[in-house]
Amino acid sequence: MARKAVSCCGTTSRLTKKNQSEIPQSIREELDRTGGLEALAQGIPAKKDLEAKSRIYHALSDPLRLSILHLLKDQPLCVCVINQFMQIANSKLSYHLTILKESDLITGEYQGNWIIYSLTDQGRSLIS
Amino acid sequence: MARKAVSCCGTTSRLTKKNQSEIPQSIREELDRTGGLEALAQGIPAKKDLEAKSRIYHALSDPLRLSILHLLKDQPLCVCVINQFMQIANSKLSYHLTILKESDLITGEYQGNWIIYSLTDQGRSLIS
DNA sequence: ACTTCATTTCAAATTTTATTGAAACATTGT
DNA sequence: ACAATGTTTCAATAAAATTTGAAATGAAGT
Repeated sequence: MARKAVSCCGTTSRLTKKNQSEIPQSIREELDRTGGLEALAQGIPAKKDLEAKSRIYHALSDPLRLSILHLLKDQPLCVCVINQFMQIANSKLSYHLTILKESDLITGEYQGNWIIYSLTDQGRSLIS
Repeated sequence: MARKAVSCCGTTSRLTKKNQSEIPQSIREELDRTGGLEALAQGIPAKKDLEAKSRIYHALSDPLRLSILHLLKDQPLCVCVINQFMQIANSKLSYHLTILKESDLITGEYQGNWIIYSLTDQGRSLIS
């Protein structure tokens, strides 16, 4: 059967390709009511903001890293103590600490021989 | 120079390996006050819970997926409309929709020829 | 300056996640 | 039953994140 209608008779031909809309009625009506596609687009944050947010979510998307955040909930800790819980290679722990640090969820500073990590305000606000 | 002290004289020899504690004083004191390592461990949620949470964060850890959630904020939408914003291959969009669906952030059901996606309660609660 | 200890950095190997295009599937109308 | 449209699934590839062990770094004491 013809996929492309023969252009022929009236402007309202029921055989024209776009006779069947690409958007379901219910959706289109709702969109018209709320301001159309343009209004919808307004609701999406800027790319930059989305990227920033997704970076933070990525930092939170690992059980190991979530554990670390929970450990730091009540007091700062040195890497050595954190590692007593994690039981993983130093370099591995360090890798995850770096990710949390770069996402500004924790901060660490030397205190004598040790580096003491603690939650940032942002980090604290994000562990429910 | 000798790394392992010759076991020799008094019990309080300042040369024994463990003379210098592995945990900094300040940390140890704080820990003692709050209940030690054991109490700390209590604060970490069960592995299962951490994994569940990290799965959700992973779903949120992508700008494309965050955009989709924002698009659905005000009304359900068919894939076709979502795609008008995303401008990506259908299969790519579908992949990300699947991830959001499996994380229970959105839900979709056929309505005529189209699949209409909408936010779940959880999905809604997570887009700030 | 040298040693020791705690921690990080690096490069390579491994694993996971994302992208792509083609083929398959679901729904509706003919 | 068949064709059309919207969407998903699949297998292959590409890209990104993670793990590993060795080597490097920083701080403090000798």
